[in-house]
Amino acid sequence: MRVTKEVAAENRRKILETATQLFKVHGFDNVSVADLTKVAGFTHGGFYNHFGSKADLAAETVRYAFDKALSEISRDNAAGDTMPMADRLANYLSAEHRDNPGEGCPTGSLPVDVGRSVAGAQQAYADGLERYIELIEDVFPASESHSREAAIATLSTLVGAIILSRAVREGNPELSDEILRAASFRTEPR
Amino acid sequence: MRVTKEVAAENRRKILETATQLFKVHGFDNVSVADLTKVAGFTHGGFYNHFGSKADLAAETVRYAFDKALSEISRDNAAGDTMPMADRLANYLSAEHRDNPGEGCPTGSLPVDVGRSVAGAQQAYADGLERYIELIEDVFPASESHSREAAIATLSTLVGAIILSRAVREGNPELSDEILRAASFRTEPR
DNA sequence: TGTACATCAGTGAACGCGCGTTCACTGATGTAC
DNA sequence: TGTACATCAGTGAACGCGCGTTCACTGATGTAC
Repeated sequence: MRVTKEVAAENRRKILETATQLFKVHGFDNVSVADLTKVAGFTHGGFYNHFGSKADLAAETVRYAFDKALSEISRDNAAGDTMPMADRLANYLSAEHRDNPGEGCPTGSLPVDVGRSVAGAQQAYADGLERYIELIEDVFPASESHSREAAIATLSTLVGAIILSRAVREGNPELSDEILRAASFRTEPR
Repeated sequence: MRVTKEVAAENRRKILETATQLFKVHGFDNVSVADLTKVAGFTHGGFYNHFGSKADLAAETVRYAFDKALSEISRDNAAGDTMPMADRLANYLSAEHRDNPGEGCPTGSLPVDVGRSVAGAQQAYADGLERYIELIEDVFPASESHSREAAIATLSTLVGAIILSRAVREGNPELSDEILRAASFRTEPR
């Protein structure tokens, strides 16, 4: 049965929101359209009223995930309680972030899936990453001479550390914690 | 038709070798048993004479991939023409390595797939990563005070950079190169 | 060393299953008058 | 504002397809005598 335009738009948003979480945890390939729509609260048939294909959804989800993550940071900043860069890094490299990729940053949970996906998803990821770099660059200590280069290097360390810590979490929990600590030390603003 | 034990062992190795390459490029989920055995030169039915399941193969492949990569480095070292650490890092962060994950290091191409795979694969990855850390630690400048921590941080930067550079390669080629350069600068032995 | 038979690596058809996607249908919404 | 009809978001059965895995079969290898 037909629903109002507002409800339809909200339902579409629900699918994107659900996809954002599930894709970050399980990857594109391990989440089916049926899974996704069920968790979002619908049946799978209606999915194609909102998205042309699963691949289209993947691309839109990457864009949505970055927009969401970046707007949360902007909102925090605007609220006046600007979190110091050091705290943001500590958050990124926390056990809590490692253990909850679904709630976390897309930078570390989507890049490999994106690399194997459609051009739209790759473009969305590249655009999102660029915005992250600019954000880190802005808040980086002004003393840093090559701030963009430093921002990129820091982001690489963050992403590598969170991915490695997740990969060895079950096989070697001590090493997993050690990775987060080593990266925290390395990325401390100097 | 039956083949000699030697040929059978060699065929098994061929499957592992093929899996190593294909899994690093496409991920576990995007390579089917039929693909794999075909590329290796067989039909899919015989696969189960060598491996209990595709998941078992994934675990064994991770171990095989690390053994291969690490033994190549040891061989180079033993041959006397020990490559300086700086050159190894430059190799890792080269456009060539970025563009050929199938021939490259498992550290950067398998961690996300491993994290979503079976315990055996996760254990194999954790063990392999530990060996990499020890290797980097050994060749790191002795002046470095916390050499293990430094090795882990360096490895995180390397893995993050190669993954990010691959993710944005099509969407933003300039950024992809920039990431490799920034990480090279950051990981230069000090 | 030669013979007879058991073993088993490799083949290719077949299996059940879950996937992405399609489609006829429903009924409330949106719109034209 | 009220009525008649077209639209279309959501439903759930059905589709073709490729997947991992199984199995009866083949015939060369390995082994017992």
